[in-house]
Amino acid sequence: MDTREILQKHNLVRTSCRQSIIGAMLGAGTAVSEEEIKSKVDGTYDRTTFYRTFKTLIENGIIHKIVVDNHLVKYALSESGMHKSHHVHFYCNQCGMVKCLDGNDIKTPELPTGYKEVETELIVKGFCSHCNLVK
Amino acid sequence: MDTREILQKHNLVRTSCRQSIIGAMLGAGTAVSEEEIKSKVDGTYDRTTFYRTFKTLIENGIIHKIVVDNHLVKYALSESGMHKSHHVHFYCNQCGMVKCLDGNDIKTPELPTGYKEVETELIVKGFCSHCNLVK
DNA sequence: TTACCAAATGCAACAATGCTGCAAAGATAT
DNA sequence: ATATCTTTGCAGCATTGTTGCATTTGGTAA
Repeated sequence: MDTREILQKHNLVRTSCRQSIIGAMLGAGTAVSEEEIKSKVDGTYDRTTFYRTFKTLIENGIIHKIVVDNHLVKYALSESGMHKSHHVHFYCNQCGMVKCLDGNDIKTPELPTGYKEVETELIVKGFCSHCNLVK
Repeated sequence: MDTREILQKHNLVRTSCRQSIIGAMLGAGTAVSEEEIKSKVDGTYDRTTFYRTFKTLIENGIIHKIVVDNHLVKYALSESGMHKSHHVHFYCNQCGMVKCLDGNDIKTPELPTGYKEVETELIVKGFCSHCNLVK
């Protein structure tokens, strides 16, 4: 599935900014930061445009945002279609890499009486295979 | 355990700002935001002082910070002593309440080969008992 | 192809969270 | 009471994110 198809499927105007951003994320295997996307993109876009583009892509379920420790923000392509209720990510304490994990086999805690769970976000922090060796 | 004891135990200078903040948190049953603490505190303190005080209290394991959706920041008293590797919180989508939950019975996902887990943060979003009825 | 309209972009301004350096004020030990 | 070390307030700055408005661009209909 390429950039054009993705935008078409969601009835989004095929602008150069959107194409560049999705293109940059298709190439990356892990979640990427705004800076990393900027460096992968040819043209130069306004900061506002970036944020609005991210917002649009998130609202359409094309990408999702991952925030680690309140100030590290990364974006990753969402798996097509299905709405997931468990969002699971790994963060490497050493190199800062963020990776989406499968959330099917996690178990969430008992909630107090009357509480209702809608969705969950789990961040596992630790060391990735590379940093685990180098450490 | 009162404010004075808590600060003494950690060899922290007993300043009015620290006492006020801890006092405000001892009173609250849930996690509180900077604004909520400000409104509970008599004196008026500089924003920087607040942040530095939070930082000090966090470093000493007295409180911890919870961030929901990148921009809602709340603080809660930590249970005394023990270092926990699973941090679990509940966030109410309707009233914004944040509550610490017990993380003993959660299960974290399988990690890719070579990865090592150090700690995890889980946020369960949904509706608290009150909002679940009103909804 | 051209003209048009809705959508997207760039710019300026602003808000919230957070940090740092430095001088003034406060706490603690003697 | 004084000396010393810590904390506080202030000013300034950085990052992430938002909004309003004028301009440009993309898609479409003539």
